[in-house]
Amino acid sequence: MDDFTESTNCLNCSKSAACFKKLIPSELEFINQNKTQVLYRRGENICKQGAFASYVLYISDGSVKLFLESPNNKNINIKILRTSEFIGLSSIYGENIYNYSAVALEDSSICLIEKESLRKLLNDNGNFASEIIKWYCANEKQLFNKIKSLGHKQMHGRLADTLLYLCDESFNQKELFSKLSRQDIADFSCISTESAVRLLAELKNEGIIKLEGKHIRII
Amino acid sequence: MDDFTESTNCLNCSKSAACFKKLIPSELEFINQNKTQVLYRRGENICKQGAFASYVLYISDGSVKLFLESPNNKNINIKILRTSEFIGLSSIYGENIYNYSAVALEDSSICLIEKESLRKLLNDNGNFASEIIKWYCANEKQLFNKIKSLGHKQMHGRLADTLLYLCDESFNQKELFSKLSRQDIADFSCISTESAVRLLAELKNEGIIKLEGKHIRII
DNA sequence: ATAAAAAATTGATATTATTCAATATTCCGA
DNA sequence: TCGGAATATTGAATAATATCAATTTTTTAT
Repeated sequence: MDDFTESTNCLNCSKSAACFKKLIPSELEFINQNKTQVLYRRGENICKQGAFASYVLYISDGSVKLFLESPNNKNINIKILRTSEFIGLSSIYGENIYNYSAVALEDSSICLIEKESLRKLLNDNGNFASEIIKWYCANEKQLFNKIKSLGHKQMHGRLADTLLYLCDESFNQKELFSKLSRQDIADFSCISTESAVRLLAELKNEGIIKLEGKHIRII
Repeated sequence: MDDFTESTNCLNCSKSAACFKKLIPSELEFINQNKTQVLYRRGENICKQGAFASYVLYISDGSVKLFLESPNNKNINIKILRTSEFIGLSSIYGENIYNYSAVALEDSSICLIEKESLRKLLNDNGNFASEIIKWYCANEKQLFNKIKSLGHKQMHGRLADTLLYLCDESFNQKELFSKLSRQDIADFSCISTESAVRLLAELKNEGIIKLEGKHIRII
């Protein structure tokens, strides 16, 4: 996150998602009246799996790691979210509880939006709702990919999937990897940290990847 | 499926999902004009992962197994769908391709609905769109549960999750199990068929389940 | 800058789960 | 109802992966 002087007014927000473009000015003003903006520091919990989901969260600026927690103290990393993405959207209509946890990977500015207000807009504005449905379509596809990766690949394949995801050019990779531990990479792949380390060493020896500090480059 | 004489007119369909209740008569008539109804026999493929998704499918009457296919000939069973549920909803806005395959577990009557028509209704009618979003909220939760099961449980836990899912009282269990093979149960749990058989025998010996023909009862 | 804490690495071992092979059982069509 | 095909079952061998323990490296707080 670069700039904390960014306006907190939705009407002239430069970081707004596609769906907000479908709102008319009065609706944007309505959202503006029913949200607050909060700064989370790096490492802080933005939402906690199982906690009451009082708001839908929106990343106004920053980056966030989204993950599932399990009783036995292991996490499954789901994805990295960045500016203009929602967190906890499904609490709008689902159970009043977050399905996952999220922590800030860097200092991040998060908008807390009243669920009730979003519901009203969804009911009033089909174009807005359609954009949210588009988001769900993409989201579902990603979750199926995760299930495929976990369900029928073994360690090597799962780690490869993780690396392909993290090395996507849409990320600022250097910066991203500097914020991720081996444990994080293991948690994306659902393998033990030791296995992740071993496999990375193996891939490096085979000349498939290059380890430059924390940064991993695929060759 | 019991009755093939059921009307194929959406306006007086007794098997309609919650979302259709939000449509006004002219919109229902619009859907009615833009759908066709097809009968699939038991075991037939209703949609195929990777194929062009020309329509959104709706189970007017019947039951369906939804699963992911992998190159190495193994499937991951995702869920059982029944009357009044959608198949391939995410093709509305996602890629023009089905993300999964589905086969009929019994003779089933399926409505093929034009995607373009659904899109129009979503844009015009926020209440309708909101119902679809509700569906997505529940759907996401289920997929996260699947990921948790695969990601941090081992064989025993995964099979237990499968049995708990299949033994849910909302299913007609006797009938459901009669249509599922050991392989299906293994594919729900993402374990080998042999492991599934062994674990079931183990659970039976421990008095945790009862095997009555194909039917499995949890004690 | 330094010590303590956290994270990463490596090897050895134990556990978990798959695969292969052989046999038994069930299902289904002629 | 019979015979073949598919499905289910069981055991043994093998492969995959996690865990544990020890060590090194990096990070962090003072």
